[in-house]
Amino acid sequence: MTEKAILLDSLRKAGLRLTPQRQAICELLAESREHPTAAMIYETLKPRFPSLSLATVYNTLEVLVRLGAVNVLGNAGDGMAHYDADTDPHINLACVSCHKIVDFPSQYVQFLDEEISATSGYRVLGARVLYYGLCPECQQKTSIARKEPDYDHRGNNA
Amino acid sequence: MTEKAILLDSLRKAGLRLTPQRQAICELLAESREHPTAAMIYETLKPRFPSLSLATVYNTLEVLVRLGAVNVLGNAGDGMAHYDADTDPHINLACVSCHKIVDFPSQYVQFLDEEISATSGYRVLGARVLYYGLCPECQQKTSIARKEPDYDHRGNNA
DNA sequence: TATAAAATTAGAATGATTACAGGGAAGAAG
DNA sequence: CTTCTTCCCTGTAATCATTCTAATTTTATA
Repeated sequence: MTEKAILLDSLRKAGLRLTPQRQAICELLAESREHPTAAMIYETLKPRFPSLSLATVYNTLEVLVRLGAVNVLGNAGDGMAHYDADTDPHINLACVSCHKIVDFPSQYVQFLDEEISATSGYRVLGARVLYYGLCPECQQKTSIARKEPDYDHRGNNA
Repeated sequence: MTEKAILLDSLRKAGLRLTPQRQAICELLAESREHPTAAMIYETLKPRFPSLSLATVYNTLEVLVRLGAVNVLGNAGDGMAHYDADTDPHINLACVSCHKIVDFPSQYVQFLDEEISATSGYRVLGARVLYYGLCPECQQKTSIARKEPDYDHRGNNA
């Protein structure tokens, strides 16, 4: 089952309607490796859905998060929440300077997941495994330019 | 070295002044197992420092995060960023219903940390290892009351 | 004590996210 | 194909955690 199909299916199973907007948002989430923000999704889809509202994007994301189909990574130094439709155990590496987020696979996360589900007593809905720091490129840039990496705490944050 | 001493030391090493406010914030962060928000820190310290400003709390937290002495966990469903002065590898379990965050020790996080530092090429400044879901108590509550768990995405988030 | 640099403070500004209200579309049933 | 019900979308207003700013106070140093 493709990632998109998984997202659509979780909506269907929850008895929610598969509107064109929701389908487009799911598709974008599934196919993007960008860990998009609500604003990025909105801007990307706006040409195809001129009447699209930011509120719809937020609503859909909220639903998907609540269903456990999408994880909220929180802000990556840009004051906006990033979303990840890949709920397989993996790590996200965020650069606090250029705000990019990349995936980093590790077998240990798999074990972690199983350990928590098995022994914590929590009903796990999602995870936020995010390491933040300076990516290789920005380490070079900042060591040359002596520019401070910026980091804010919104989010919110979060 | 106590956790408080570690925090104060990282300020000192960075050439920053150890003002009474900063010392109090460090002490609270070090001794609390609550993963406090800026607002919680402010409220707790206000009686002892009647002139304390929220801006000071945010400034100090920002400095400590930038120095890698404190991690930002992001919001736990309450729209505010939570902070964690325990930078030893461990997992945070957040309940999206009661907004409490508890620690969960696991040897795998240790391995994870080492793997990332060794092979990712990133200069790691901090981590946000947060699983969210329903804690045992809230699972009971919600299964009785059928009350939806709430979760928002602010960020900020986080 | 005088001086300069760094911190603190109060309050205003910012901006991502949420709440709200009215209008539309989708499905069920006849 | 209509009606009914329910859910969804949209635009806008409101919220509120966080950041910014300018002025004042504290600190370190000599």
